[in-house]
Amino acid sequence: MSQRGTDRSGVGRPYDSSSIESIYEFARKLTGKSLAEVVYIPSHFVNPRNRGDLGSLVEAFYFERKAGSDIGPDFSEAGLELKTTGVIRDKRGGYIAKERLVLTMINYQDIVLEDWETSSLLNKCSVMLILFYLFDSRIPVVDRRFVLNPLLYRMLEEDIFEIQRDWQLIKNKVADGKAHELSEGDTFYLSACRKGTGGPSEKLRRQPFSEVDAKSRAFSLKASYMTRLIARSQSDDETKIRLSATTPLEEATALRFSNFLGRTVLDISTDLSYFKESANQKGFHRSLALRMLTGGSQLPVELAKAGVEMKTIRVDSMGRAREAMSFPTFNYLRLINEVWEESSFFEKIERKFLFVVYQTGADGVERLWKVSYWNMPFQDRLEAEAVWRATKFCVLQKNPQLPKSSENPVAHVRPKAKNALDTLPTPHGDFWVRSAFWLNRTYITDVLKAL
DNA sequence: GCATGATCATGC
DNA sequence: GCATGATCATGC
Repeated sequence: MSQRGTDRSGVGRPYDSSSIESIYEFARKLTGKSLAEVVYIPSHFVNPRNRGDLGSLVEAFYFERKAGSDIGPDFSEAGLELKTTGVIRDKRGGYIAKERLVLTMINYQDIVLEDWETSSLLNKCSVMLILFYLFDSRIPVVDRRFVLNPLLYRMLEEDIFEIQRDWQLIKNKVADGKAHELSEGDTFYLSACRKGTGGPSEKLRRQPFSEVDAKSRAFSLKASYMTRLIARSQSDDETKIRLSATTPLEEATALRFSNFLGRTVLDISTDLSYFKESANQKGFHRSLALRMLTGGSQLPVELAKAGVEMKTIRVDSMGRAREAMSFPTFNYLRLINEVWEESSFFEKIERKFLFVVYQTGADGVERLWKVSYWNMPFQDRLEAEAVWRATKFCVLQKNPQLPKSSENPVAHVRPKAKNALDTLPTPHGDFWVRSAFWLNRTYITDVLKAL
């Protein structure tokens, strides 16, 4: 075990340094920002030539960690190595790796004695938190923006076969007394890249099985490999909220929102650089919630898989819902042929809901109030069923007086259309305005009170 | 003040 | 082009 990070002053840190999830969530707050925007960096740490090790600065000033030895991962308690690396834009506007990701120096004397499983490479880099900043040589490193969500990379889970082979090949070459012949082209994903002073002043290193000195090298993940990781993190992973398959979804969800609970909408909006563009941007609070949850605009893949119905609810200072909750419009012709348990309304209210609740306080300021999963109790589903049956009856009887919210504690039916001319056919040959099932405003209020 | 009617912005 | 989630608007 390495003994770095022995500073016990971490008690007041805004994250738990023994938890990968907590470190990840904290790192995520950097997304969209530069280091200097988030913490004060004394000017003598800012290299005038726009060079320097951004990773060390992030570790010291953002994570408030002292840099220690090079043995073992940066966050030894969590077994997590922190990396920062540059990305640039390709012709299509996507992101690609600017260069290889250097992992750790290759010690020619030691590697020949190591096994893969206990290697110094795995010890240090088996789990890495990689932060991607947009490279621009004109900008000081502390002002470069972290443009992507951090990536949690687990070496043992990804491409392990190739990477272990690559490691073995490098080891074998050293064991054959050919450290001086190492080349990046020897391997596929993991390579032995040049590291250290180049040119005439370079100090070469001894190797164990040859008298020929070799250039110093480090393990690295090739730039092409990094570009693939970036591409992947841009697609599916962008909307993932879990780092580990065994984290309960409730926990992962709560963790994502924990940064924002109790804060004002304006504050959150500023933090996420996402602003309401027009006064009647009806989806704003939902979009904001999705950004808090995933950073993007899509429902997290895990919640999508679970069929979770995310709903934003806005309440007044008394905790009363401002509006009823709508569901998709229904088709009159289809409704009369449905049975309740196969109806689209049933299918919706059977789901697990994720409520994201904003409250406007007595001071008139709106804040993220609470976030909670919920599903409709059985008794209430019976009420919803009654409304559905009454609706079906009305359609069959050609009675356009569809169930009102005053007639049932849980649900009602109401228009939901482009305008009054936006109609659908009924079995009697006439056309009624397109309508939907809604959960009553008062019902939503009661549900929230019981959460 | 609330229920009900009527949209509207958004994203696929 | 259209369904959907969300909100606006009106009238009792």
